[in-house]
Amino acid sequence: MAAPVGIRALHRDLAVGQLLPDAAHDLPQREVVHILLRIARHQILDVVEDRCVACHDFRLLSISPTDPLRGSPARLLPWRKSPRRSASKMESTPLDLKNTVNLPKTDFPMKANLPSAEPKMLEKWAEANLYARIREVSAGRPRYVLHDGPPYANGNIHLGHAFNKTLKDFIVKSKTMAGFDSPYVPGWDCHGLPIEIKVDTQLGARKRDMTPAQIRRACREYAQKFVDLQKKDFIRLGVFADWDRPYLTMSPEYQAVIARAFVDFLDKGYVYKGLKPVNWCMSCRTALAEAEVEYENHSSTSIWVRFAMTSDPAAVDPALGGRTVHAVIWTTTPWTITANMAICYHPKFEYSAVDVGGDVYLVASDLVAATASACGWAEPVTIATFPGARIEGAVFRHPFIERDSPGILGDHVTLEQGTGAVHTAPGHGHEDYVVGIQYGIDVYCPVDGAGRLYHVENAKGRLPEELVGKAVWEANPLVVEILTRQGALLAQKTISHSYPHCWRCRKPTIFRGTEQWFIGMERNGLRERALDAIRRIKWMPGWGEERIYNMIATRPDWCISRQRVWGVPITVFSCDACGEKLTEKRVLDHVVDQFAVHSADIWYEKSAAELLPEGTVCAKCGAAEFSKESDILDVWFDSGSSHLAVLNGKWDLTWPSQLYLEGGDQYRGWFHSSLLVGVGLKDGAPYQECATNGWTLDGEGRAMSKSLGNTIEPEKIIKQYGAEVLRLWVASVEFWEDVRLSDTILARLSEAYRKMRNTFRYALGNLHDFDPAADAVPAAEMEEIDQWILLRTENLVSRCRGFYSDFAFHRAYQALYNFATVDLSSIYFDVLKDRLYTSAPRSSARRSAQTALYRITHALLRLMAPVLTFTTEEAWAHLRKQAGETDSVHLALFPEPAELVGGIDASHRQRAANWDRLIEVRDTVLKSLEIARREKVIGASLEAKVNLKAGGDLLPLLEKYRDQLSSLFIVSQVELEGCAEASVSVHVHPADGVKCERCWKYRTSVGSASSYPTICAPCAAAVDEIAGSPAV
RNA sequence: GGACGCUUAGCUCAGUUGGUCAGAGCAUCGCCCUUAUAAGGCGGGGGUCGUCAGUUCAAGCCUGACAGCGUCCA
Repeated sequence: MAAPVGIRALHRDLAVGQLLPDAAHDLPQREVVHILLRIARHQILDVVEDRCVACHDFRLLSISPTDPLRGSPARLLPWRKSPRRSASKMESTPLDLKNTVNLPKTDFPMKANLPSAEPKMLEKWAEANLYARIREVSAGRPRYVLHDGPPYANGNIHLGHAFNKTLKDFIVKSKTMAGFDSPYVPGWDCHGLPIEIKVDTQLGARKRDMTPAQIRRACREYAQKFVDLQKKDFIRLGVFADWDRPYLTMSPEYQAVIARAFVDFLDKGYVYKGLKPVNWCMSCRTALAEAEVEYENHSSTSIWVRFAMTSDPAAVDPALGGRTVHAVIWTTTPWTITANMAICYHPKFEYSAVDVGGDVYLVASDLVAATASACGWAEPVTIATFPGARIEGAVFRHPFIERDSPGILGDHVTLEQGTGAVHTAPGHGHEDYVVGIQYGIDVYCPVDGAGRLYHVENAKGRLPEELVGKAVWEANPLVVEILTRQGALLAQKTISHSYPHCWRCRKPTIFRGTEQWFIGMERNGLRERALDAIRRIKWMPGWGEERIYNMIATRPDWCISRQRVWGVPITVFSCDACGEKLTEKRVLDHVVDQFAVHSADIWYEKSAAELLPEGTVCAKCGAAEFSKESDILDVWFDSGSSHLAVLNGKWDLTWPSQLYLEGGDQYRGWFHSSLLVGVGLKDGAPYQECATNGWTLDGEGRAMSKSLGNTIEPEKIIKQYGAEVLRLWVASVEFWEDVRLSDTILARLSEAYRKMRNTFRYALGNLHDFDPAADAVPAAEMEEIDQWILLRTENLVSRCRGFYSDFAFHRAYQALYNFATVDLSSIYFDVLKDRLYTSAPRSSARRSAQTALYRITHALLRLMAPVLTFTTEEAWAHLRKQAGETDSVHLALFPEPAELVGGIDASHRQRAANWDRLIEVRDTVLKSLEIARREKVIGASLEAKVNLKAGGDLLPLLEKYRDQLSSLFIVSQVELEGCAEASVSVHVHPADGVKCERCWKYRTSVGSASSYPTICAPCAAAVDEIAGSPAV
């Protein structure tokens, strides 16, 4: 025989493609099986069960790598039985006796096989129309509406989607089971640039010959395809929803709601058309939303330019009287010099006037050195210093355009780079625009949609002809050249910096003043009212309130127009004769009504005359010819209107909703736009509570991203572990924080799943012969430990109901999991085995245990149903129902704490408290047993006789329960002695008597019943009882 | 650069208003069992609560700074 090999050592030594070491043959079979499975789990192997060809008694297991390159199958050869201590030398009756032990029996399989079992369950639910049945049984209960934020109908679902949708499912299911009517209507966001771009590239050259209506049709098909795809994935997660009737922002009814919302905003006076610098992509020829801009590194020519002061320098500082003074600005976009309208200084910074070879330059004192170095000033001499505020009102001359550029003040000026004097072009920068408005400076923008410079009518000063028609990038070197020629260029340097790019074409964008439609934040007090509404919403987590408050408080007016095709048109006409906008609500409503029937495509298919009511004339000039506006609405306006489109009678929903739940990125997105639309049109927020889920990170805490390649696809998790394990992950984390997911975490959760499943299996297996209607024992007559566990369960139920109500799913998960592992598996189930297995089947002792098991299982399954949606349903089917009970756990309500403890009164509660102390003693005993085990006094705990020496108030307690201690400790005998100290000490000895072949306890009574020589007296009695009554 | 967050054992989480608060489960290591059996049980080790500095008789818990990570924005 080979040298003994530790099991762990064997595990370490065993590699795939290698025969098991000989030593393994001396190990108990189960251990080897266990090792193989662990290897299999870690190395992704197929495990094949087989019969041993030699002896048939033992299984021959083979494992083979899923990936054939990793080696040939390992084979486990037959091994011989390891010798064991046995009470009986007789071999005549083991099988007969075994039949008298009430072992668990159930069809609920140990192995879940989730990836293949779940789809079958989904089919069953679909056939049974479960969602509709839930609606039926919930009808009339208090409403709880979670309004679904529409994911964008583009691409496959990623982990973030799965996370969010699963959380929503937890909420809807738990609210439903808590007694609410909680319908859930899913939706999709279908319009917008990303889809239009995808379709653009798919269409390629063909697009040029297509009408907007045709392009829109292609976009619609594209969006629909992804709606269907994503829907399938969401359903696969086990999410219950009205999947047959989702809301789509591109449906005609919804499009009409969007357009009507715009008309309402217009009618209420929120909307204006204004010139404003917006992010502009010259290649796509469109304005871009903030979200459509990505910052990437870009190489730019930065220049230092001087502007001669034409006003009296002495007004700034007497020391400058009579000198030639210049402002010095620094910019990374030379072409914007063409639109320079002012030079901005910080009012509080100190500025220096430095003399450089006779010329005087005004530069922030802290930046003199850097500027001197950049401009090659050898020995700048400071002749005066003064605060920036002194420069306000000074006048400078544009270096090559006949235009003055005043000195102005602004807090946005920084000392990080440049000169402390900011070149200000209100047509090409947001801050420039804001400060320009304060000084009444024109939003001058000599750049067209394609990014080419042109002469603007009535502009002050004329662009140099050589620049006209040039794209801004072409203009850059020309401007540098002109500045050089004028002697205004002090220095230039190429720098690499973060610069906005179009998310579609990846090309650098510019800020460009353009005509756009806006919703004014100050109109009708929109901003103030929105801020007020925020204070009345419950935010989860609480800091969300501060976050969105700051955003709303500081956000600029909402630019709602986009120069694209795939979306809802801005339904405004303009008079061909006088240009007056036609904005009359009655007329526009007439147009919008047509959207509801024909979809907004009709805007592109029909002429203005066809769309307008007959006889429409311009209110200003009376002309009857009109043109349609060509812009469409921002997609955030679409999704922000979802509460108007969905929270209504069509879906039997009500406004406002109780809850919105989305990722934290939606503070600027959907939460934000929904709030503005709600406040603007319905004078209130469309949600009473707003919750956020965190971002999904990898195992190292890095954000999951395609570029990092650290994403985990939900599809892969489902295929490998099942959706249930993914759901368990969602339940296990604090969802409002950023959450991590890795293979390690999944493997651990899958273990946790197995533990819970086996808990159910144990209970179901031991209930196979129990009919709650006929066999239940009144709680008052139950064994005390059974009452104790029911009280523990009662506590669990009330805690978990609270956790669900607080959306603290992770606490529910932890509580349930700990309950399953500690209270049940480790304590109660372990102690119960002897009673369940060896008592006479119909004995009150056994029925008492079964009654408790039944109540616990019945409650646990319902309590876990929102999370373990598939498994609880599967187990529910194996649980015997009583009259009037539902066939689906999802139609049931959460257990009430009182259900568990019906029949248990205050005195029972008091006695149950004794068991908490007894279990503490048990812990002490178990430690002693472990020491004895190490010293080879015992192996199995039933081989032990425990001697307890106790004092204080513990002694009377132990004496009271003297008869039950051995079963609680799972030992064969317990001796009790008093002692002086108020503590307990434990001594472990080999048990008296011999091992009973039936119950495995060591008994001196073994053999006392002559007909059963190998079993103890209680077992003999039980066997007699079984023999005397028909088999169960 | 700004707004808002997060950081307690390898992992997921507990730690009420500062005073047995350094915990649970899993994982790990070791052992037992073979009547939940591709299960089950027991025990051991493991954290100066991100870092530093304050407030206090007393600080994971309060304050400030810093670091790392995250979302949004510039």
